[in-house]
Amino acid sequence: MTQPKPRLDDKSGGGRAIALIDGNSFYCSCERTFDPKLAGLPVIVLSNNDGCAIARTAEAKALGIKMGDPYFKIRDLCRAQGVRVFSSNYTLYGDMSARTNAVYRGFASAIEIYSIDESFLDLTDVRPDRRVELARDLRATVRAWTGIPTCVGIGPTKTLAKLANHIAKSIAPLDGVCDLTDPDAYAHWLGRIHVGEVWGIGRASLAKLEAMGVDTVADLRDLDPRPVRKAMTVVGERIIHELRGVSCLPLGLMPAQRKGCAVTRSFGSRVEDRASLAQAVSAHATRLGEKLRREGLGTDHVTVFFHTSEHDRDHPQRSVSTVVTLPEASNDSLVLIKAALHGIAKTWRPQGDPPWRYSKAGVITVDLVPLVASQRALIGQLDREQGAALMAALDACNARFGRGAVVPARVGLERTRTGWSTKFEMRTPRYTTQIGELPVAIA
DNA sequence: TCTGGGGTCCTAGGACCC
DNA sequence: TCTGGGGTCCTAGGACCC
Repeated sequence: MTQPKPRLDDKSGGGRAIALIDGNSFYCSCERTFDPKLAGLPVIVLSNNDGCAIARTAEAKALGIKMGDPYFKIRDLCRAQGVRVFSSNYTLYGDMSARTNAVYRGFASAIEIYSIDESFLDLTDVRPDRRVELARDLRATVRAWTGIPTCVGIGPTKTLAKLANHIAKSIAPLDGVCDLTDPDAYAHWLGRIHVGEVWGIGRASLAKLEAMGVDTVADLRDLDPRPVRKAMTVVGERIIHELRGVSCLPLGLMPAQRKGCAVTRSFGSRVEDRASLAQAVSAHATRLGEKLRREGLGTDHVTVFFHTSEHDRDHPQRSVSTVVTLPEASNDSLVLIKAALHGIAKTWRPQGDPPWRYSKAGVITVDLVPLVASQRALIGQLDREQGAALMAALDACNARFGRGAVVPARVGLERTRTGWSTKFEMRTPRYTTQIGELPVAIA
């Protein structure tokens, strides 16, 4: 990656303008889109396995519910305060995300989809005095077409756009838009925002910066980059340049090829028997195969892991992680399942008394490679072709009838009874992607 | 006392993000 | 009873090589 040479005297940003738009309490807003009665009520969405709160509306935040709060600790509060609680419905959120991005594309020459609820828009060709107006129009359009409320931050660099977005979200009179390409706004806000809000400053860096006497974003911007690089690596130095308006993080218009892929889940309840563990990792390996096939990638090493929970203080702890090498790179679910089961076979230990109570398992790959048939050995070609045809048929069935309609026998049909499968006890319908779950309107 | 001097590659672990 | 999942990037240090 070539980076522009930082010019430290350049505080204007040279005319570049990047917007960061994100959905407010995105998952909660998706739920609200399909149930207008949720408007004005506290709403939270839980992580996988109904474990923790990962999205909260303003009303829920006002009740003191924190990001990552375990649900079992706030359940009574939620009942008492009438908080509406949902399991996560990633199928719905993914589809709503695609809809918001379709709207964004109508407003900007180029966009980078950064996460499920955030995108960067290139507004460089929008006149400086028209940017806020455009942002307001964008917000209104997204709201009208998808139901999702958003905030927009604009800045000469990505880091400043992120910061502007934070300001837009937290300062009510700004009405959801903040433009730090405006020199007055830039001069006004940086000295008033805590340095911990800067993108890329986490707990560890914050502690170091506070020890250096840094309090506001402006304090960090005005630091000598060299000692900061010593303490926080090149990442810290880059942040300083970005805060000065010198771009170090280019817009990534093309989605990069992923480097690794993982499928990991906590069990719905603790697992002590080998059969359940084998079934769980088989299901994870199946899902891994689906993800890899969708992107034309393969792998020749699979890491299989399982472990007990550190929260089970009164029980023995065990953590296992083992790498299984495949004969050649593959994305065939049956090959991946075989590898995962081999990983279990290598590492399983008979239970004693007290037993190990396993809480989570998964399969992980790194070093993904594009899977191109012509580059592969002729030996085994027939097996591979048959395997590929089988996987294509399986993917087609699952695309048509819903994921899990057809699964390898090893994954089993009794998943809900065996206790390992993930809990989603409060999940809403997949309104936009399953014909049988369409919302019903009565006129 | 002095003990060669670079390179590259890989891995583990830290930090951070949503 | 009950505590998420999936990524990226960076660095230090060891192995190995000539």
